[in-house]
Amino acid sequence: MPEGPSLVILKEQLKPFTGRKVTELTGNTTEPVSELAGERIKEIRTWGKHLLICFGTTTIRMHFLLFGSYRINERRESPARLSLHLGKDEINFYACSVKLIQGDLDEVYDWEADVMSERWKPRKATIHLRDAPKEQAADALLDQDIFSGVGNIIKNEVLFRIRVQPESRIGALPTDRLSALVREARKYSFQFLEWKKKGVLKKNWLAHRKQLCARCKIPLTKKVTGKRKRQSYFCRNCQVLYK
DNA sequence: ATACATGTTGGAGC
DNA sequence: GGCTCCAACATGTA
Repeated sequence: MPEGPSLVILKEQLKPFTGRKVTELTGNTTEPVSELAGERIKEIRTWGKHLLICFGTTTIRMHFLLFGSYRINERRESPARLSLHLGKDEINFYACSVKLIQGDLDEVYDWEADVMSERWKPRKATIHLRDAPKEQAADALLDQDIFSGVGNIIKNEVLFRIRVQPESRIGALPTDRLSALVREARKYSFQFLEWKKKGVLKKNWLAHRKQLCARCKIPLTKKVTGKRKRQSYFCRNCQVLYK
């Protein structure tokens, strides 16, 4: 569930509830969500991996972390973290992080950093990257302040596609690889969205959790990389290490 | 079936 | 202050 494109799908699913009154809020969240009872959903937005359910001045921010899930007009066995009751409809969230945000979201979020946003600004990402020359490429792609919405799958697939080894230093990348990294982060995220909608995401993975390189067929290397300590899958033959 | 994993946060320790 | 490490959270999949 967690990466940016999946949140876009969820946003689309929740859009029909815009304008609806939330009659009751229940669940085991410790946030004081019941104060929102009686308010109408003004807008459903996302920022990277954040789902934003906007009311008047308050917004519910949901983050699905690793195990979060949701059901619309259905329930799971486990207790809901948050349930929004809208008359006879209900939206249930499980095992996710809930936070209430007060005030203007523009003060909280840099929309230009969200790879799924129409306001995504590749030049801004490039500028951020130039400020972090010692960062490993794998870490940079997972930086939510630069590539909001990019997760470990997108990271591995992007690096495979642009033929850059995950431990490459940003400052050592040739200009065309740096721009390819920024461009592909967005391009593959939208490809992810299309494949996810069609239910064919996994079968289109070229590197993530794969055994063999999709190009040269040699065994892929699986290695925990970078300060973020996430699993990388890469081809030691076709992906270049820039040091 | 045991371990790992689409992720983040807060606190400890240095 | 800033960095890294660790635990915690809680569930589907291999």
